[in-house]
Amino acid sequence: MSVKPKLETVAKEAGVSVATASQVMRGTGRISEKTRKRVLQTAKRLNYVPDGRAASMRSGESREIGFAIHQIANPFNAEVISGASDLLESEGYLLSVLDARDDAVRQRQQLEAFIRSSRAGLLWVPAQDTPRTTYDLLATHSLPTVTFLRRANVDSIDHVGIQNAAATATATEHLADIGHRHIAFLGGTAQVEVRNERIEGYARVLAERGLGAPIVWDSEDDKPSGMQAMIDLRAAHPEITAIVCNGDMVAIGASLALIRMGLEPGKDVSIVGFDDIQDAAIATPPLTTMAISPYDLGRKLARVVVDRIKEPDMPAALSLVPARLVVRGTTVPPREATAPHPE
Amino acid sequence: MSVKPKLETVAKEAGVSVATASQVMRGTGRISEKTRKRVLQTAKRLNYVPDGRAASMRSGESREIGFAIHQIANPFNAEVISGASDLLESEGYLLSVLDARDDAVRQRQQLEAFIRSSRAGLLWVPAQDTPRTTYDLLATHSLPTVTFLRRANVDSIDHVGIQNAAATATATEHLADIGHRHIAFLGGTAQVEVRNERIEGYARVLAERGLGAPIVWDSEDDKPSGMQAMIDLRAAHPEITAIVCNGDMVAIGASLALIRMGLEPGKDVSIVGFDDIQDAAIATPPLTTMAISPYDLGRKLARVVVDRIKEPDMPAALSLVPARLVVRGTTVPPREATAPHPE
DNA sequence: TTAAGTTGGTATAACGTTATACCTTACGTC
DNA sequence: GACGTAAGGTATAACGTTATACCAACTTAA
Repeated sequence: MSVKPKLETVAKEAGVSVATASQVMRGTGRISEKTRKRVLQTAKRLNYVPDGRAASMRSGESREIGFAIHQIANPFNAEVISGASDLLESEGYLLSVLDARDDAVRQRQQLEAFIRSSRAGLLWVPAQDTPRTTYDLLATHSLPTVTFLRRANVDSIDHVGIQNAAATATATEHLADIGHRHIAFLGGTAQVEVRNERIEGYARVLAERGLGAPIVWDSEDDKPSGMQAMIDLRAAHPEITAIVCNGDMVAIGASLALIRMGLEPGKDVSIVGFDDIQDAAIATPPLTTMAISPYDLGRKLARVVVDRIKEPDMPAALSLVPARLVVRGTTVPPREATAPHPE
Repeated sequence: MSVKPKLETVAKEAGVSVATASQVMRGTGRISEKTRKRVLQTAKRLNYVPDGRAASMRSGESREIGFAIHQIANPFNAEVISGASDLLESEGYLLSVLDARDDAVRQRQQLEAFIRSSRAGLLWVPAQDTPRTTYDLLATHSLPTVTFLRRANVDSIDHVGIQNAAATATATEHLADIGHRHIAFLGGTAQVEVRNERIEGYARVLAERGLGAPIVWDSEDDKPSGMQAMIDLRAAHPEITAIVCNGDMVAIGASLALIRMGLEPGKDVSIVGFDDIQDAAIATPPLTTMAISPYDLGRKLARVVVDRIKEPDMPAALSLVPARLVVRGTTVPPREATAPHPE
């Protein structure tokens, strides 16, 4: 009760060898029912918990998965974690999450920490400017790894992501279909791959429909930043009647800003968000958005890493899940719109 | 480059003994500058990362802290994690987070997992019905542990929490001061300690001011639940003109519900939230709330566990941080209020 | 010239498991 | 009564580090 027991203690108390006790604990080998009971009871009585370090070192196995994600505080990410955590638990793994902050140096340290503690696998949102050496590190240690959202610039790594270009294309088409002619893209900051893909889908539809040059405006992914960005964007481009957003937080921020400015989201400026976070449905007005189920995405992600651990030699898989347009209250035809017509 | 290197490989390549290589890697012992450089370069060239399991097992030390929290997806919790993570990083520790879901069985498994992997310390929000055996488990393994928010029913464990009763008392006084006579408490579900404390502060002020019996209404801690609860509460007690909430999510939900019902939050029913999450300031109307800085709370929590690891024999500390009343737009005198007067 | 450091290293035994090979004893079979 | 085999267990060597004790070769001091 008072000192941390090891297997040796349990074995001695139960009157068997350490090897036998070990076999009982793990349910392997041929052990009589009588001995089994006795060992298990002693273990329970002493509050014995096996030392995972020793076990893992000897057996070469581990039941811990690491997830290095750039921002736990983002509700979308939090749901992803929840989904991944659930699936992994049902497969007997444990997920531990690290808050990585989109910083390549910090990220490197955290990946090293995962390697040091010999995780069975890794879920990972690569930082924007991940250097090649980081990929080399992972390759050297042959750690089953799945990238999430941001694709590694290495083909040999499994990836789970979103059909970004297709999603923003859908969003832009929706806005064009209901009559908008001046559509901007709002959100994200640097030229990261995800954002580029989203801008690409948006710009492609603009080009296809002859709606002029793309207008892209930066913003951090939270509501206050979205508010400020909306104000600035409108000052710079008053002709805009619709915006496609890089995320729901920004979109809701933009919507709030319009209200503060005495305008009506939807009627004055239509807005399409991205993600469909919980707030989207209950915002005023409810947000039209490209919906993804972050929980399911998390499960998918976990599924991929579990498969990879089981079959290390399968070719790397690329899973891109589609987003679904959910029309709510922030997209309506522009005030001056005639009947919606192409060109 | 292709196979996972161990210290032995590095030592052999650098032409030194394993012991020497080990000393170089950790900066201990007396090693000449020349050898040091040589070993470090070889290590870097081979992408060597020490095996933390072996190191920790031999040295008896660990640089990993575990955090078992009931709901990562809650923005307040997410900020706490962020603060704890930052402080621990600056002290050379790594924080890994587990999504525990307020389930005693699941919690037990997760704590065992932390013990198995020999974390240096534990941050922990105990589940509602944590059995005594779980405390025994922790005591047996003498794992430096700090409870957060919910206090363990054991005095020997460090605790970091919030001055709950004082906070809701302040909130209730504020509402009474501006003239409210029918004040309800909304949010939380079971009789957990935190909620009981909050109800106690609320009820105490009601009694002191002769404002009748407490009215307590349940709700899950998210916006949709808050909306529904507000609707139900108002149907059951139409006389109520003010509510003290168990959390901002519920408070914002309640506020949204009032708007849907054609009422005006603040004017028709005053609302005080709890936490001051990011959304509180930008909600319409902005939410009056009892503010706590979750980030600082996280730092505090981490500080306590680090101190405990350094000084295992100090008496257990109880740190309760105060909440601060932030008056925004959801608290105004009731419509029919005469001049605010006591009794 | 010798005793007493100092410098720079090495050999070896742990840490707590698990995998493997091996050893009894009992029992049935021809 | 010799032999095969099954049941139930044990002894022992890893796994990759680090702590400890030790050693050889110089340097310094008296």
